[in-house]
Amino acid sequence: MPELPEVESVRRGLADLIIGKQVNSVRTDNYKSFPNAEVEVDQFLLKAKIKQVRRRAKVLIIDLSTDYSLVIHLKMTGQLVYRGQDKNWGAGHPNDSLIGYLPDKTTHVQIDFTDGSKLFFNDQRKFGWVKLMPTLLVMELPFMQKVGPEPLTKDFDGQVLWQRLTRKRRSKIKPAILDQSVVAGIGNIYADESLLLSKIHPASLVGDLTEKQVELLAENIKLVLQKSVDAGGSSSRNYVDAEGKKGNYLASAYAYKRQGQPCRICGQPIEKIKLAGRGTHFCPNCQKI
DNA sequence: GTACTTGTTGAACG
DNA sequence: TCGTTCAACAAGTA
Repeated sequence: MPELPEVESVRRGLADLIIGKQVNSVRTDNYKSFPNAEVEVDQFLLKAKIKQVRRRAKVLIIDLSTDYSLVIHLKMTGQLVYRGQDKNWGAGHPNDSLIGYLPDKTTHVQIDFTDGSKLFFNDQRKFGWVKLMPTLLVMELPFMQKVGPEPLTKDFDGQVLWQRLTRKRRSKIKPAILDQSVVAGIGNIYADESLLLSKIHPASLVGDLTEKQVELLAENIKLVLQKSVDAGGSSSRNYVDAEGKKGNYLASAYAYKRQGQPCRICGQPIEKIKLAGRGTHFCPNCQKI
C-alpha cells in the first residue's frame, strides 16, 4: 500500500515523464474516483499543460497551466501508470495492472496527452481519488491546513516532534505518530518500523516518554522513510520497460508482517496486537512500556 | 459468509 | 473548547 515513500516515487517518476505535456482527453468510469464537474474539466483540464508535480504528506498535486491542479490520493490500492511510445512506467500499489494491458477493470481515470502518451489512474478498491480544483485552493483544504511537518525535511527533527507531541501526552505513541496533524505521511508500516528501531512500545503513553526517546524516534522515522525512498518505495514494484523490479524495503522490515518471526535485534518472536484499531507489530523484549 | 486490510473524517464522549 | 477513542467508509482478498 502506498505510503509516503511510494507517493514520493510516483511524484519523481511523473515529474520526469509528464511535465510540459498537454492534456488531450480524459476518461473516467466512476464519479467517486474523479468527482469533478464536466464544465470544469472541459475548461481547466482539457488542453492544459502539466507545469509541476508536488507532494504533501501522501497527497500528490499536479499543477496545470490553467492555475488548476489535479489533487490525487492513492489510499490503499491506487497506482499511476504511464504509457508512452518509448517508455513505460508505473508506481503505487504493486499488482499486475502496473505491467498489464491498460485500461483494465481497475482503471478509473485515463488521461491522454496530445503526443499520444497516456496516464492511467488505477485503483482496485476505488478508495482513492483524483480531484480537479484551483491551485490556490489546494493549500486551503482542511487536510492541508492541519497536516504536520514533512518528516524528510529540515522542518522536522526531535525537537519539533517533542513539541508537537505535547498536546498528545495522554495518547499512546503509535496512534499519536499516525495522526497526520503531528507529522505528515507516517502510515502503519513505518509507525511499527520506527518504534521498534527506537525500542519504544507502541502502547507507551506519550507523556511517559523522555525527550531522548522522542529524539531517537524522530531520527528513526527519518531513517526508515529515507531508506525506503532510496529503495523506490517499500511495498512497491516500480518498473521500467515492462521489467518487474521489486521494491525491497519489506524484505528488510524489522516489524511489519513479521509476527512469529525472530526480532532482528534480539531474536525473540515478534508479536502482533491490535492497537487503536490497527494491526500492530512489535518485539515484546526490545519494546517495553 | 466473515474477518481483515488503511487513511481519513466525523460523531460521541469526558 | 479540546483531546481522544470509536465507528464508518471505500471494495476486494483470503
